[in-house]
Amino acid sequence: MAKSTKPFGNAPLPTEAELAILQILWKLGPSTVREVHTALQSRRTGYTTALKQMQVMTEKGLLTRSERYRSHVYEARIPQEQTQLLLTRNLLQRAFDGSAKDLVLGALSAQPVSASELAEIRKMLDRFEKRNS
Amino acid sequence: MAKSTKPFGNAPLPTEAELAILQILWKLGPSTVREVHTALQSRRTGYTTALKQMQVMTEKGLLTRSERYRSHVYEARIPQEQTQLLLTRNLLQRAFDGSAKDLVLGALSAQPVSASELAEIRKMLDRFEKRNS
DNA sequence: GATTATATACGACGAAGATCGTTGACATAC
DNA sequence: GTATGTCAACGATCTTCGTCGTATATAATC
Repeated sequence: MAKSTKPFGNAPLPTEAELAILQILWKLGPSTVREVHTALQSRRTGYTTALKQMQVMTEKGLLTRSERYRSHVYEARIPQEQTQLLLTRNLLQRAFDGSAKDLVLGALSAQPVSASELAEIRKMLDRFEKRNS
Repeated sequence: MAKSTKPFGNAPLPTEAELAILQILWKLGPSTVREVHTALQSRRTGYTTALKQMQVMTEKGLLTRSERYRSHVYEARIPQEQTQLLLTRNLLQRAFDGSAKDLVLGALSAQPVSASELAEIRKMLDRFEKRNS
C-alpha cells in the first residue's frame, strides 16, 4: 500500500524544503531533477539531496513522475492555489484561532503593500460579498 | 551562554506543539504547567511532555518562568500579535512569493467569512490606505 | 568494448522535535 | 514521622527532516 491514486486529499502538507521544490515546479512546469536543482541555487544543497527529496515527495503523493525518458520528469501533483489554501487554513487554525480578520491584518502588516495591491484586495472582497448573499 | 535577556528578536519561531502551548498562555495569562496541560485536552499528551516542552521553550526564550512559588508559573515572552506577524511573514515568503494579495485570498477562501468580519476587514483596509498616503 | 558522463537507487547520519518513564524534592494528611 | 500526592528535573527513545556518499544503471563516444 502506497502509490496512492487519489487526486490529492491524502497528500500531506509540504515541509519547508519540499515547498521550495514545489515553487520551482509550479514556475517551470514538469522538470527533471537537474533542472530543479540548478533552479535551486539559493539552497546550497547537493544534487542527490534534491533527487532524494523529490523521490520522497513522489512517495508522499506530492509529485508525479514520468519515467519515459532517461531523465525522469517530475511534476507537482497539487496546484499551487490548492496548496496555498491548505497552508493558510493550517496557519489560521494553529496561530489565529480561526480569525480570518487577524490573518489579513497580519498579511498587510508583514510587509509594505502597494496601493494597487490594496485595490485588488478590495475587488476580492467585493466578490466575496456577492458570493455570500 | 544561554539565558538570553534580550526582548525577543532572537527567539525562534515556535514549532507546532510550542504554538499550541503559547495559545493557551496567551488566553489564560501566566499559568502553571498543570493548568496548561489540562487546557490542552486536544493533544492527548502526558503531563511530563508539557512540562518538558515548557522548559525547553524557556531555554529558547519563548517563555519566562517565575519560581517564586512551589509550582512554577510560566508566561509567554512574546505577544501574540508579534508571533502572528512573524508566522505570517514566514508563510508569505515560503509559499506566496511575497504576494500579500494571494495570502488574503487564501485567508478568505480557507473558511466561510461572515459579513461582519468582511466589514471589519474593509475598515482595516481603509486604515492601511491612509497610512500609505 | 572500454571509457566517460550523467541518471537513478539505496542506505546512512546528524539535528531537531515530540513524547514519556523514572527519580528525587517537598509538601500535606494521617 | 510515615505515607501519599504533586511537582520539577533529567535522561532516553522515537520520529521526521534535511543532507549526502556510494553504488549501480545506462547512454554516448572513441
